[in-house]
Amino acid sequence: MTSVLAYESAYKSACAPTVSSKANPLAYLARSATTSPPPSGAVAGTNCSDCSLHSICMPAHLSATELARLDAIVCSTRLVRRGETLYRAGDKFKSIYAVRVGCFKTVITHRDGHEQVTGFHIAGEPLGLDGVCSDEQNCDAIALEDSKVCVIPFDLLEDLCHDVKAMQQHLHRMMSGEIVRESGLMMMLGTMTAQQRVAAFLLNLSSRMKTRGYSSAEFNLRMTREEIGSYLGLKLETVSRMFSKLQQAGVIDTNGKQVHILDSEKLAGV
Amino acid sequence: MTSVLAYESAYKSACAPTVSSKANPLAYLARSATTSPPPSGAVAGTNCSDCSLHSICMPAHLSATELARLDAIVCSTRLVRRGETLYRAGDKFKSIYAVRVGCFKTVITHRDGHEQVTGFHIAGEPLGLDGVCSDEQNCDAIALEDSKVCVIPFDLLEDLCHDVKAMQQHLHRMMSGEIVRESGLMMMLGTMTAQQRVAAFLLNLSSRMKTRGYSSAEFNLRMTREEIGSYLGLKLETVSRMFSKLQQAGVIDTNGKQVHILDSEKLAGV
DNA sequence: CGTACTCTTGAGCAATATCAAGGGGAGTGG
DNA sequence: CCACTCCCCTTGATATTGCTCAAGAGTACG
Repeated sequence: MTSVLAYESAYKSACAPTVSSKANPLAYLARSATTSPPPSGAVAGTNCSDCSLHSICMPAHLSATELARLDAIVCSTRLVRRGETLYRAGDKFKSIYAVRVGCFKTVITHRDGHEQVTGFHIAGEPLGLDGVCSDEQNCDAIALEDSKVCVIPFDLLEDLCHDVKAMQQHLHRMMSGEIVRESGLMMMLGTMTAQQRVAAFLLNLSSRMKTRGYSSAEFNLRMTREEIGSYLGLKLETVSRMFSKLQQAGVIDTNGKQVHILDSEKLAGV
Repeated sequence: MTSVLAYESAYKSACAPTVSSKANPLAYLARSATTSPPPSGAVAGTNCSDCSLHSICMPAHLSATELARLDAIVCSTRLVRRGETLYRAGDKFKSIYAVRVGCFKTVITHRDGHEQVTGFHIAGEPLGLDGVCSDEQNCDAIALEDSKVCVIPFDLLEDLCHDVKAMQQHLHRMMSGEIVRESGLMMMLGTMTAQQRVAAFLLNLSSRMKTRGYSSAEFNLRMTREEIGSYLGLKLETVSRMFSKLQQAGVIDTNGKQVHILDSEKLAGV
């Protein structure tokens, strides 16, 4: 049996250990994005320097000056309510995003109306990198719960990358990481059984939750069985059956969207 | 039925219209790569400025000075014989590559020895972009026929990107394009039937051949049925059956590795 | 000219999709 | 606060697709 850990290890996203709950809720009021450098001195709660999720937006060690420049670029945040879209396929590509609070799915819609989920993005993860190549977004990004993102105008980011080599390398790593993540998923879709896919999905989510400082054993799914199925190349009934099967085997404990991983070793060995 | 054209259109790789056959075969003798800028005045046949495949390595309009700098970076080519590896998973990541002549497959090998083909790369296409994120290669790149690649040291490329904005944007587009290409493949693996996958594979290859100036209707496959199957998430017998089925339907005409697309409309509508 | 690889085709089987029915929970309006 | 409705989830029965096992023919290369 193919170990699902191969897929697991393919996702090397850097995330912050904890999510700050002290962020000012009024900070939701997005400041308008501008293509000219905004005034420095960002509003408390929306700047990068004290953001708990900074490790996704910036390389490890930046000088105070460089940090201030990043703050100046990431000048707005945006609130997206559950079910609303952050962007749609075909939208002009201007910015990439970092999920600050909440959870998104990205969906490709075919001409025949058929939809496929291409990814789930939780707090601390990048969004929109696929738009760079064609000047327009390739998929819809839809919030699975009330969420907040940082808006990073891509042209300004490229300018910053020009001046700060560490930033340039970080961006390249983020993009390359996205390529590796997807090739891991391809492997999964190409070679794994339904049970292995569901197991790999849960383990992947588990490790991402852990990186954020949450329990890796117990969490709530924000997506439906249908969305999971679309992502994994399975029908919703099959996903449901696999959940039941893993539960009967004593590997996990599920109750609707609540998931408790009882034996991650066994889950990885499915 | 899902149209395979969605996958087709997802691949937006920029390729050159023709392949120069007048390149000096002796140019295969690779000059050693160096991390310090080599002397300018590159050997005829190995520099970028007169390479027919330049559109993959460089943005549309570069000044003579900028072109010279690119020539200076892409200082070596490498010959890889059929069956040999260009790089292996785990190798230290130093360079990206551009296929100049020939054809490669990229393969991920699992710990259990199971292999999966993650992509085929023909002349004019980039190779190795997935290594950026982790400082080491994530897959093996194996030549399917005697091939030649340009070696592009990534640190030098990043330096050039620093100075030439158009180059930076081009690199970002290449990487993002790789992300989009893979999400198209994911869609294929997740939603298409065996017949649709094979049809999409042929159409994709056809369009890439056309972009290179070859016939889009008739070409030789460099890969085996097993490699195609691995790439498409199918068994080799299934691939073979689908070829036969498409032939019976009068959509294609195959004889082993030789393929003739008789009705691309119908192929896309499968 | 032989050997090893590759491709084709058939028969039976296992995994997953499809069709169908019913239960449970969250949000909404009375 | 309760009842209603809509979604979402679960489970069963059946259909279909693609896989496995097997045999034999074609093809490339030393």
